[in-house]
Amino acid sequence: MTARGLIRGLREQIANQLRDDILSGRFEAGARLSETMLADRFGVSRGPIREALVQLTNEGMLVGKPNCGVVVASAAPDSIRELIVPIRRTVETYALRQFFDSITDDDFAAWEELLEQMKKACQKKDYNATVELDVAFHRSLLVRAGQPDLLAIWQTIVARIRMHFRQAHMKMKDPMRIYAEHRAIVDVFRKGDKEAAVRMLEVNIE
Amino acid sequence: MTARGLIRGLREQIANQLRDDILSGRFEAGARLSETMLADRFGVSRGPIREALVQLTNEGMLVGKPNCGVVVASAAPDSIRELIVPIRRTVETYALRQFFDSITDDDFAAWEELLEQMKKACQKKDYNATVELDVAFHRSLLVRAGQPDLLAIWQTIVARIRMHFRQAHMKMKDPMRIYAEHRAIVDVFRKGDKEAAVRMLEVNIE
DNA sequence: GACGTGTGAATTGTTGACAATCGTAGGTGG
DNA sequence: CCACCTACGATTGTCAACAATTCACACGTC
Repeated sequence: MTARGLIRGLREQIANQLRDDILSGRFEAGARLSETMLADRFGVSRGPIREALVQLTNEGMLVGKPNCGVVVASAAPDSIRELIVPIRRTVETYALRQFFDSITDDDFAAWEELLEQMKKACQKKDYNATVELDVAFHRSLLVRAGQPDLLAIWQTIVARIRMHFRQAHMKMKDPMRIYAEHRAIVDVFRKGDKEAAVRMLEVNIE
Repeated sequence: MTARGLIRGLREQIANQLRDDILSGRFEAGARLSETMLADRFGVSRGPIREALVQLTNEGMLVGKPNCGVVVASAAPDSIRELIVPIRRTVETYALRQFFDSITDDDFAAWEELLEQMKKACQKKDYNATVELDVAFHRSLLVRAGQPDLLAIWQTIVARIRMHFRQAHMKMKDPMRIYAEHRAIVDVFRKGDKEAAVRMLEVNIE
């Protein structure tokens, strides 16, 4: 437990916070992130900072240069959506088909929990939270499919377009629609209609 | 310069060597990789080893567990190909279209250099090298397109199926065919026929 | 004024040491 | 014989210090 409330296993915690900061615009694209500054800021040594920076560099959130540290990657251009949407549809519907026939009550309980949190985040217009919950919902499908390859691919994709999630959420006239769409997906899952579920998932991905 | 010939900036070099070892089967799936052992083996401290392991974990080559180190990930199932081939085609042809009209002499020089190395590797039946050169060729297209998003996505995909590249290469009756196919792609680039180039690239991706 | 060179501060990259955690082996009790 | 507990060695996670590199600024020369 550090002075900043972080516990052992710092890398992931630091990476998560930095990712949040980048997505929230607290670090601009092109901004240089200094290990020394971050170590001061998190109240830890540079070792775990470096590891977190490696992770975020691999996610594409940062761009590294030997001996010169890392800068915040520029936002993915909008044109990338035309590419990523079909890829996401391919990957996520594939995952859904893998496990649809073995959905359990535990699965539904987990989704209901996510939906409850999503509803609250929508009510509060907390867009960082709605993004993370939207991502978490879709991630749960990949995790449930139980294929690490798919999950790795999907995570890379989503890391690159998180900013787009956020922009899309903020543009919605009624943020409750985020919740409603995912509510509807889970409801179709309950009906056991796989093809309807696949179609609804595809509609959600855009 | 370490005793093992490594120079400063160890992470990438170590990651590259470990990746090669994993792909060559020198570490079995499920095998635990100990930082201490690797540090001894490479003749360096554990710091850069840890960073390399973070990188390879993000690539999906390794699976980490807090406080317990990392194990070698199991090979991607063959069924993943049916998913990855279309994704690769989507990504790589998109990239090719982005830069095709601005191909330079420097581009051709780089590809000729790759092809020369590929030819030699084929003659020597050095399948690790043919895989890396095949990957390098395709990677060059992504790099040339100048979109970090695409490159990150592509790298994640390819990291997961490198073993498949290797198996495919080893199955070829004549390894020179690897060279010949890529030779033909570059030749079509020289003719400036974009659509033919896209089609030939798609045929190569399988 | 423009260009080149040198210097020093800040930072990155690596190392070795210390703290914390885990897994295994052995001992004890029921 | 089995279950539980404890101890210890090996390893992971983190820290602070040292070495190497980069960049910005100041100064000198043309």
